[in-house]
Amino acid sequence: MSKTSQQIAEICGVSRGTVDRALNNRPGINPETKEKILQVAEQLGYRPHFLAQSLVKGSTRSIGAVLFDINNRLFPQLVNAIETRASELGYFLYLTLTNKDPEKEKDCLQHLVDRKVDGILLLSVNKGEAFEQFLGKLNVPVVTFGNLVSDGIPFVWVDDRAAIRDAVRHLAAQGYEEIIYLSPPMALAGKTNLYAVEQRYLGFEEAIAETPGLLTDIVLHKGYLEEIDALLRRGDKKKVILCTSDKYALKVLLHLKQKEIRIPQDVGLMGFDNIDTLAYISPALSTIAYSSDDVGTQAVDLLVDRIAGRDVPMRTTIPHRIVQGESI
Amino acid sequence: MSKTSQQIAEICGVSRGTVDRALNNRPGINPETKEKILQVAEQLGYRPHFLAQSLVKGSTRSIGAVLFDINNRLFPQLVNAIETRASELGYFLYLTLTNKDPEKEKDCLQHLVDRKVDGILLLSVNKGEAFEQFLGKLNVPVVTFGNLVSDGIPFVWVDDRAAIRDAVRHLAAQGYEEIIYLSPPMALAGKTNLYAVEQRYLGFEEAIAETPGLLTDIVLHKGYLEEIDALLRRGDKKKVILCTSDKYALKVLLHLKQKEIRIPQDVGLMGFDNIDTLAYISPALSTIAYSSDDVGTQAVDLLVDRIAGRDVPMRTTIPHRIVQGESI
DNA sequence: CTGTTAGCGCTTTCAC
DNA sequence: GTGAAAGCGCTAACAG
Repeated sequence: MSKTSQQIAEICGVSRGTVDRALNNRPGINPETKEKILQVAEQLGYRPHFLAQSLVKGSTRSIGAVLFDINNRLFPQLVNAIETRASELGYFLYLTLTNKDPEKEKDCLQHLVDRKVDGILLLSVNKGEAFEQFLGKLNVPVVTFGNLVSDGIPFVWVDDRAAIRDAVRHLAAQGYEEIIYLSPPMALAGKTNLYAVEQRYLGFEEAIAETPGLLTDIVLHKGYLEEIDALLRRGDKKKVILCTSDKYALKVLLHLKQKEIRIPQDVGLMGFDNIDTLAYISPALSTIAYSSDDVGTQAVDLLVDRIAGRDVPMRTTIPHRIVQGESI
Repeated sequence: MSKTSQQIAEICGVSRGTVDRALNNRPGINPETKEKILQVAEQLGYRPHFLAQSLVKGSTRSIGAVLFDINNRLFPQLVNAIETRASELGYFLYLTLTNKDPEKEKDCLQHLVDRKVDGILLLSVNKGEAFEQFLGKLNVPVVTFGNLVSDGIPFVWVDDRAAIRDAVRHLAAQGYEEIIYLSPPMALAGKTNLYAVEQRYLGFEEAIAETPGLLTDIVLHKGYLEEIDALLRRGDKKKVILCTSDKYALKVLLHLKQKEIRIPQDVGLMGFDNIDTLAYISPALSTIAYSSDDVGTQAVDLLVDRIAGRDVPMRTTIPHRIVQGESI
């Protein structure tokens, strides 16, 4: 069915070596023979055999992405950015999804390595020394984002701590006297890699330490709607709910609307991520924005640098900014 | 670095042929030698070389997806379903994005074929005979969804025509007297593959033909918000805006809210797709729902059937249903 | 400038 | 039951 360099060689009455020189324009070939070979190849619709080529070259020009959490609204933007940049740089993308299963994540990594990908982009749920060793043994460049795995693996992300600190300062400056900090994923602390979530929490602790007068409530579990109801009934301070992701902020918003609690008159509300669903929400949600495109693009750039053997920074921080909506 | 079957052979003092028999448990090998070989392989951490294996077997157990329109909210669900099913069936997924560029789409297809994918999933912007021939020459199983390319290529999707007919009947039954049909993508008709969009329009024409009393306005261009404003000012029939996707319905909804036009008291609003953003919108948008998971899963199933040489139906229809929200 | 040769790592056929 | 040899399609080193 498909043509081989051998066939071209036969037609042109030369050897495969010569055909190879023509096709990959390497020196040491008569321009005329080269011309002829290229013509024949063209007309035969010759396409190099990727597997054979990769087998001998040891490079596949493909990268693997291992992601969890398709539900996160960042996903499409991230995947888009990754695929686009990879494609620009001549790489193909294997996409694998782990659904937050640590074992499946390891499986995906191993299988990608088996397929000889040149590098891997990883948004991990695994962590710890055993996992770091596992990654090391894979012997392939890895770049992480979202959740840090190791200080020795390049990591691209927002400075979550600083972002939350900024948010708290911003809320305090707006005259809020009590902050309800909402981060249900923290309930899984210790069970899975929650680096980003934990960093945000640390940022919150730091911020309240530097703002003595501020009252705080911390809600880190599934039954958060009930607890918020209870908290809102208590006291008469000017309150705001600070959510560590827009997803939860939106759930809270829906809940408050149903209870006819007004935002921001009765309570303020702030999210994190600036997911694009927000464009359709009213009141416009205040949130922390950053470019998920940048995360994806930079991660690919770093990975390709590593593949090429270049040194890359272990931390790449994507800038964030506070988006002032109508909800605070 | 990585171990080869040759190395195992040497260690065990046998030939590569025997090692192969052990590893791929084929008959004709002494159970004891087999046992030993497997042990050595295990302990060496032997992994078969994917490229070499594929080269000789002619199959890569990978499928390619060629998609446009990452912005469509269906994307995450679709990609999730595709990857999950492919992975269940032992296939890896190459993801390529075309950004609605017909040439890039062809590029992606060609490159995937070069990489010897076993089959391709295609959401196309291309259409027409030349493209069908192009696909034919690729000589690889293809399954399409979203936009039909050819009657000769398996296609998985909703029955858009019936869905819109159902919607119109439903609206008429609710007492609406005038329907504003909103489908801005139709402005590109002829320039790109708009099968789904066009089918919806045909469904609309069919439905109004069977419902004589109904007034209709058809809006098929970018300046739809202004036109809707104008239409709403005119006459005093009970009006509803039927949008061919939730995305536009949400833009309209936001616009109407800003103008303080009440939904559904002043005008009804209906979408199509039931994207998950709707969960956070009020009033709850009425829409047409179908399972994008099913689209992805079935498409993969069909593709794998085709790869295995089995016959598959040329049309697979995913059921739809009307979701009654609060917006009509 | 060009041909020959030897692999890349695996599968598969055919002898023994 | 096992080994030897050929071949998948390509690249690269070495002669000529």
